[in-house]
Amino acid sequence: MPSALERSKALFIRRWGELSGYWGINRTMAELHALLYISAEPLCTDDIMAALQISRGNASMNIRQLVDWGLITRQHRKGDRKEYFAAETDVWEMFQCIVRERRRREVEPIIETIERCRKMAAEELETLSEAERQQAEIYGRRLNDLAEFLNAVNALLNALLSSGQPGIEMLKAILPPS
Amino acid sequence: MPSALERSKALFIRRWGELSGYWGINRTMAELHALLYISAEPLCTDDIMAALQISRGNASMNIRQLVDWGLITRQHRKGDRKEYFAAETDVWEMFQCIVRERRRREVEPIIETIERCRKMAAEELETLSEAERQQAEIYGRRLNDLAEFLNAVNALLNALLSSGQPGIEMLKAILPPS
DNA sequence: AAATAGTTTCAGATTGATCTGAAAGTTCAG
DNA sequence: CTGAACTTTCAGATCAATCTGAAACTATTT
Repeated sequence: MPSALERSKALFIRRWGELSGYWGINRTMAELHALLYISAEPLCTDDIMAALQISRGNASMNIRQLVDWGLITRQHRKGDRKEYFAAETDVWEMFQCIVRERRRREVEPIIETIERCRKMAAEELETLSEAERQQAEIYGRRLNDLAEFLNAVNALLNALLSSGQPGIEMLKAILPPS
Repeated sequence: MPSALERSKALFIRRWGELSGYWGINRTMAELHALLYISAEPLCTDDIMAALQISRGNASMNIRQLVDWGLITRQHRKGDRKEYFAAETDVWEMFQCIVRERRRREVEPIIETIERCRKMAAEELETLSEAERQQAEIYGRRLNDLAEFLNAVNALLNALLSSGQPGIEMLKAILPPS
């Protein structure tokens, strides 16, 4: 029978994994991250395979991705050829890694696409009938609204990312003086 | 050969759909939303099926979900038994719908789980060895940090959601006076 | 109350994402 | 250079999410 501590950790890992679906990352990657985040010591690949019951290949792939995101780092020990992995434990740093990656994958591409769509729709406008031209006008306005909003979001994210180390304090500062 | 306008719309819909993976919603739901967002007129189920090349069942399911999220609304026309659907076109309202739903699905459950994990880990502490107790201490600290951060995020989201109609202006106000 | 127009549901099919495990690759010590 | 220790890759297997389509259901008209 596992201890309450073990069960608590398992629950945390499972839940973090379940939420992964909403984050555009896969379950195993999220579980792996949770495992390292709550681990007192860096773990090696075999530790991870045993803890999450996954294959070596799967572990390797997901470790690599987490390293790419900047959420975990490789570590070495003197006189040991194995690699060990440790998670970033500063929550604010973690958050920045995630924001940076998601902005790159989501916000920027859609802004870029909207720009392309606007250019494309502007072509051939003169060849359209009156009714079609009205439709095009509405379409253009919708794209515009969205682009304006996304640019504001993007600027906000930039501000968050470049705000050095004020960390959680900055977030709190934004809040209404409750 | 479709007009530039058609191609532009198709591109926008496709791209919005591709990004859905990062949003925890499925591709069709995102495409359906994009289609309605850029449409000048409300569309009926058959229009949607034709535009996206999907089955009636699929259309029905995804329409329902979008209605649940509050991103589209049902509309009726005098002397017509069909239902028509229109997207919320105010970008700020749209954003609020999404934030509300995602907070409910992601932020709140993980905060709740962390609380449970903390309670669970606190049990049986006295039965642990010295080494284990140190591990438990670190684990508790990590959960703490995360909970603190998530509570700040949650409060920020609440502020955004309850901020009435200042809309994009508020977002901009947060930004550094560039 | 029967016919018609439209909507919803859900079992099974399809598709796409993820995982495995063995082979290939890499690094290092001797 | 060779072997040992470890890591990465990737073709095929597995699994989960999504989609289809036909039947069941609901609402409206005559």
